[in-house]
Amino acid sequence: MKFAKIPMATIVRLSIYMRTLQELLEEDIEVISSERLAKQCGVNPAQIRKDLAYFGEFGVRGVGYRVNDLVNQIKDILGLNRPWNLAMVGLGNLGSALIRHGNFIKHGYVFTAAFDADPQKIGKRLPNGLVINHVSELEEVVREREVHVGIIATPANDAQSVANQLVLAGINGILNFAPVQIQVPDCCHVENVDFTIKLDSIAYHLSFGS
Amino acid sequence: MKFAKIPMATIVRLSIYMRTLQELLEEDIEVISSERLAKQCGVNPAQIRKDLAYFGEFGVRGVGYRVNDLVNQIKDILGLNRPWNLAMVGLGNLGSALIRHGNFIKHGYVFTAAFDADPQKIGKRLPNGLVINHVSELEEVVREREVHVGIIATPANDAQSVANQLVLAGINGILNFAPVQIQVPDCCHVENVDFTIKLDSIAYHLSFGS
DNA sequence: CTAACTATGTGATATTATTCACATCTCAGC
DNA sequence: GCTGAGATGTGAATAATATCACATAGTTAG
Repeated sequence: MKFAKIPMATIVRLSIYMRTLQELLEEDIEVISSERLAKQCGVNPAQIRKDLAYFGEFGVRGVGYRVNDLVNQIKDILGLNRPWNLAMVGLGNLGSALIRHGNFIKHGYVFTAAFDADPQKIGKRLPNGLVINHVSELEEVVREREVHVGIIATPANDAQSVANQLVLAGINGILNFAPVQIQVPDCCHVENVDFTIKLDSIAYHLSFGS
Repeated sequence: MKFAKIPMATIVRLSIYMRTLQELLEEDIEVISSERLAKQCGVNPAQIRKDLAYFGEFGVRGVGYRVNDLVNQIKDILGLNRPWNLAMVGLGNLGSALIRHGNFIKHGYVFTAAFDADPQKIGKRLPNGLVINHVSELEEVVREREVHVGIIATPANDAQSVANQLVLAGINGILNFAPVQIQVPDCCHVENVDFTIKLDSIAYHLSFGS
């Protein structure tokens, strides 16, 4: 499936295209041109064609792209035509909200484990039926339930230690909500979600035009 | 403060440098070289120096950067040496968790308004003392309380309509947590936080190495 | 005061990413 | 079946970004 060295930015855009295409599908739009799709995604039409060209030819010249087909093809490209199991670590405000949040399920991600360090929370049942485990059981439970991706929603101070444990448990993908740069071996891929950094960008733009 | 055309990526990195520097400060480290800082932030040392060079000379040759000074200088660069008022729109799981989340306050952001469409929630008082207003009052309240940045944490379907109202109320910065591409006039700067897109990237990496 | 050392700031270079522009292919209508 | 309109796929051109490499300047020790 993967031929050359693919820009990371391309992968991110493919996700965005997919989201937009899924919306179009709900509006019963069957075919779309790169031009119209580009407009909706806020990118250049050639960009879309280039991004897709890394992986093959998915369009029909003179016509455009069949929305339904393209969604499935992007899913293949990204490896989304299979289930991915998630573990949430840290069930404070943010972790609890995320685990309740419908978007993960909507896109085929399933929580199969949840951890916290607070003894008060251990054994409690979450709305989705999951029981909270103590973080000391992380390695065992992660292996047992075949978790693929760990989500860190702990305070900043605990993030690195949790990351270490996840790596030890054989996890190769981490989504990190803690506002620190965590260090992991090369085999593990980390994506950071830090909304205060995004706010800083906004502050900069508001302060100095753009 | 701003001289040439600054890459967006530079602005994002400046935020990251600042976060790391603030940690160093708590460890009583007073001076740091671009090399050591780069390692902690996971970037190239020359990158740091170039990023800073856009805005002036902040280091001491042969020595490095004074951590405390650099934090303040980056704050100046980003426009963070002043308060920024936020409005949360949408107080479901995510919105409620975010408004409780300590990181905004820690970095000088203050919620001065909160909105929801659910009549049941109107008038309720949040832990930080804010009373929830109905979204129909958005324009009025936003102007009254001098909100600078709107945060959208509504379902995807409502996001565009909320964005329109925020723009109408004179807002120029939006942090969008809804998983849709919202369309706004050029005067308004939007940053998106979509964690399922990040998960997609992780899925891709896990599927096809990298 | 001088010399050795160290880390910045920056021009030159290399790399990567985006956009353009057009040849190529498909479909619809006659 | 042929023709014209329309949209893809892609090599070439451009733009943006990151890295290298070194001259420069500050610091410290003798």
